[in-house]
Amino acid sequence: MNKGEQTRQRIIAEAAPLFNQRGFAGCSMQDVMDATGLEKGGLYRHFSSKEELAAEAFRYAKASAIKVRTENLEHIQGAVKQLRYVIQRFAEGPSVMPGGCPLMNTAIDADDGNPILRRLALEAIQEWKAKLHRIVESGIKRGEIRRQIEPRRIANTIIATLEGALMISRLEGNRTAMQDAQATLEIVLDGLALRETQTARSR
Amino acid sequence: MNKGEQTRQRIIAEAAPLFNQRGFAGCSMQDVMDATGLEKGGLYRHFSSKEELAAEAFRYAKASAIKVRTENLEHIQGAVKQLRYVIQRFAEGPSVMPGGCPLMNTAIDADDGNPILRRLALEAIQEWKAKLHRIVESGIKRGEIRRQIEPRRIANTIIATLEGALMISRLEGNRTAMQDAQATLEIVLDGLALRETQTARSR
DNA sequence: CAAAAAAGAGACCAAATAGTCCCTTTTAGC
DNA sequence: GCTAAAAGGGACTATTTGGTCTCTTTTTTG
Repeated sequence: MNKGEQTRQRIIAEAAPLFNQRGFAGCSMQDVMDATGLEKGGLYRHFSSKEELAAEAFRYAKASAIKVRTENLEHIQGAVKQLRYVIQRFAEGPSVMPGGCPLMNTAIDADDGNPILRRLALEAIQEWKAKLHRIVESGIKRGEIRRQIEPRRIANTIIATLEGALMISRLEGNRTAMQDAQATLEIVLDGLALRETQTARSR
Repeated sequence: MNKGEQTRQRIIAEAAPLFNQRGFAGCSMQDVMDATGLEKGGLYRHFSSKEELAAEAFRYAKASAIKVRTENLEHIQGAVKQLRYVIQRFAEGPSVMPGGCPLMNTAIDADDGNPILRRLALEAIQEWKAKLHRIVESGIKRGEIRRQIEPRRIANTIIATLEGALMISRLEGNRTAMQDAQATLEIVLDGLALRETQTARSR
């Protein structure tokens, strides 16, 4: 990797938390200059506009989020256990980067504004949803999860609850809301499996 | 109400959806001038700063949100039914104002920034939580809800899930996520009540 | 090591920003 | 209807904004 590409990557990595914390309108190129120690010319050599830099920063943040949240997921056996792991990871694991979840932040920041960022946020949420969807689906196929369960509903519920709880927790400055969300989601997951009691009853 | 106060209220009402859609940094005083048809002098006669206007706009938005979401709540009998009503109202009812939920928007917008708006968002969320908390508590007292249930957990779960689902729904441009969240919350509520089966079993 | 190419500094620009201030117009009280 | 007070218009300021361009410095390549 040559010097230019190195610098470009460094700018993205250093701009990402800024955009995540302050939003697109709330983060100026001057802020990025201060954070990177570069001058105007140094930045605009690598990005044609603030919008392009913000888009790259979001892609970087999204990759970080996915990595943090699905690390070691493949080593977990069983669909319900995988879902539990994802929830635990989100609730207890390290934060993706300063400023909270970039998916939610960008979704809220751009849902009425910048169409490029809006689209990126949408794609990211859908990717995240698809991943959970697949886990539930495979659980159904393997006979671990009841056939009546709708994977889409579970995926939407998990993401909504976790993201909403993160918002509350960050605002309140403690983990209570996050833990409460986790506890409820655990109970919801309990309802997915074919339980002995139910199986026994239906026999 | 004299002319000045009338104008002040009109400015607040017209600025609120702008701040809600664009965020504090993303909404300029020029935007407010355009929306209200007033000039600089007209605005700054009533508000000492953009921050003060934004704070008033948030208070207005919060009042709208509470009104829309708890209208007729007092006519509903039973704690669980009240919770169901709140959820249904949020999921199916009219939106508070353009731009989505002002509580969530401001929470995300200000959680790393403006401390005044941050505090207002925090207070609003806690007020909202307290209201749900009280409903659950009264349900427990009346013997309608199991004593083991933690009201705080239920309040956090409902708000987190609804707000998170709204974020997804707005991003996707349809109501699916909202409906899925509603469906799951209904099931969670089913688990609060003392059910005949359970009562029967424990006898 | 020399020449070409890439990277970066920083002056510069036009537009937009929040906010001030004075002067005119409108409202309200008598 | 007159007068004092309130409301609003809009020019003005200082600063910041995103973005351009040229010139120097550094890196790469033969």
